[in-house]
Amino acid sequence: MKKKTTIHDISRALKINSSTVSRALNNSPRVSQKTKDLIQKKAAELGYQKNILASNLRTNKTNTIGIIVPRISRNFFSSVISGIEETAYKAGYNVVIGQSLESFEREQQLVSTLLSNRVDGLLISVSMGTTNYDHLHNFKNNGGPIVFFDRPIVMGDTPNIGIDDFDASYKATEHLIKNGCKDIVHFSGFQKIELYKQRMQGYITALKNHNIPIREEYILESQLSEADGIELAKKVLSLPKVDGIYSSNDTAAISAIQFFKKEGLKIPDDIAIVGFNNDTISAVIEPGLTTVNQPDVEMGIIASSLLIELIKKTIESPAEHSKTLGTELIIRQSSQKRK
Amino acid sequence: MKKKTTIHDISRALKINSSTVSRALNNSPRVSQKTKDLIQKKAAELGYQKNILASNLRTNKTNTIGIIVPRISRNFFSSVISGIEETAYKAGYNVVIGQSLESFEREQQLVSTLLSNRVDGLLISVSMGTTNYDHLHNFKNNGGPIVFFDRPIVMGDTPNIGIDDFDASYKATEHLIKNGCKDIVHFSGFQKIELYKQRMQGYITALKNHNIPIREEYILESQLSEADGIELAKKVLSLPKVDGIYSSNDTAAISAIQFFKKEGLKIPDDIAIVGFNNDTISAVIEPGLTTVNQPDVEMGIIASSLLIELIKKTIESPAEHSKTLGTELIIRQSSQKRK
DNA sequence: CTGTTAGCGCATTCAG
DNA sequence: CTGAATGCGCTAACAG
Repeated sequence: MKKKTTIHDISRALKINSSTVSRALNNSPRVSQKTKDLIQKKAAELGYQKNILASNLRTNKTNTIGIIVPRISRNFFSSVISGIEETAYKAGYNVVIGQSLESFEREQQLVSTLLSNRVDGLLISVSMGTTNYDHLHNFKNNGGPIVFFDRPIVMGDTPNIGIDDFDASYKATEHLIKNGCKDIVHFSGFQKIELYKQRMQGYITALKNHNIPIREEYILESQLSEADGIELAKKVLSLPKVDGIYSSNDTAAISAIQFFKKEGLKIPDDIAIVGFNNDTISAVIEPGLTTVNQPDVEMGIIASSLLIELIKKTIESPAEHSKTLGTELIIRQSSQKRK
Repeated sequence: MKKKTTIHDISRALKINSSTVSRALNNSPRVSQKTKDLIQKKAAELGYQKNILASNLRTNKTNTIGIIVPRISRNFFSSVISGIEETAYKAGYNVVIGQSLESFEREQQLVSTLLSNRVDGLLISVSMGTTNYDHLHNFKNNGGPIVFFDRPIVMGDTPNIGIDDFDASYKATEHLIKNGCKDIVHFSGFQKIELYKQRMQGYITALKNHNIPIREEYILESQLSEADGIELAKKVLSLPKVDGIYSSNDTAAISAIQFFKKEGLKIPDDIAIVGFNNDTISAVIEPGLTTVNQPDVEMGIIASSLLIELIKKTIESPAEHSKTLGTELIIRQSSQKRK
């Protein structure tokens, strides 16, 4: 590992002061083109590479934005990340990714190290285990701006980028009803999470508006684990009659469907699932399944653009910049009316 | 964003020299416990947080290791990453992840920014598009140690952590033969990649050893894309007789299976697939499928431990530390003999 | 065991 | 437009 060339090496070789060299290499307008050319040529010749560590220390910025997601292997999140990366790279930012694995401790840990590493801003979809937001307040106070995505959080004027879960859920449930379903199970998630509350409400409201009674046994709450999915599947089988499932809980739903298959059981003819607008779903599901398509890459792009604007302070009131993205129902194959 | 407290603030408050403060906070053995306690108490009181940027500049280390994978959404890689993260965190290292998306340019870019950001070492599974290793040589010369994983590369004494692809492939093919298959298709990958060459050889050798003729039409090479998988599926259907498929190309295989299903076609009764020891496979595959289980999390742990040892220079000859991990066939459900 | 001194490499004052 | 001087916050020599 040979010694790196610094601006002083260039400075010495050219007998130009190092500050001018620094300015030239940062393309400052206050250096003549002539000397700029000279310096850039010499820099290339000596194989100069800026020491970002020093630069960061000096400016107290890192040109890096932090991303925290529950789990990168979830297709939705890796798509969002792609969107974020594209936008960030174009704007000259690097990106560092952390996964909370739905653990609060781990999320706190991650936020703390991102803070220590002076990322300029944070994009986060909070973990299910998160019970308070002290770590995020701390980041905002000592670090930089935050933008929430996918899982909306109310925290002062911090912006949220997400979908209208109530609306998507309502549409999904209504789709089943319009196809003749009456006994519709809802796979739900942890009710402390706003997103699942909203989805639940969408389901309930759709039933109400169509004069279908709401039955508690048909609302199955579970965590995002595979084991949970199997439990759900068993519960479904124990119910008197089920002609549709509306799931707002991807992981559990996949697992449940697998269980149905493995047992050689017939899966209800029409299922709507929120969130599977990706490869995984088409692998898992039967033809005839309907899904709610939520914009993933787009969500990343929007969240990331917004964060960068906030970092650069080119916008004023962040709260106004929360955004709700549209969703649409995707019918994988023509689903015929029942009954 | 209020001003951060530095070691000098503590120094002043306690009338202890700042270098002693620094030592105390780094838990140096050369400071008495008494003053350590004093300093730590004060630090907590003032809400001190070390400025890692400054520390990094001074030590010219970042306690961070870089990971480059083709794509984080591929289940195999996200599992490897989990393994890496666990090990790294335990050893006090942070981790930054980049995805090359199988693009050479992008990989070069990533290596370059990781180098600029002075990561202490690099774990990489090279992209399929990678045509030379100049960027990696450069990293080794100016950055730090490298450990390859999953996709073996011959580059001086740089260690490789992977599986024995030939052996795994041989076992998989032989498994089909022993179950009565004679007309076995091989889904292969880009033959410039050592891994796919090895797997191809395993397939060929198994056939030879069992006196089954090798037919070129039964060897189907493709890239790792979904469209490719559909092509493969069509080719399979055009062959006179197929009673088994051995795939060493996950992505294409999933896609092909989906195509078979969608068309309502029967999937050959027994299929062996390399690499699907994860959630995805059980979602996609039919009961009766056999897979080669390759250790993913374990691979991450081993690669990461090795890299950290190399960074700390606690081992001498890296070349000797390449490692080949064992694989095993997993039969998802008892597959009955055919014919 | 603790203090003194001196930078790491860069970017930003302030002069001129 | 360019130069001189200063320090970001920390750690590593080298003393004592």
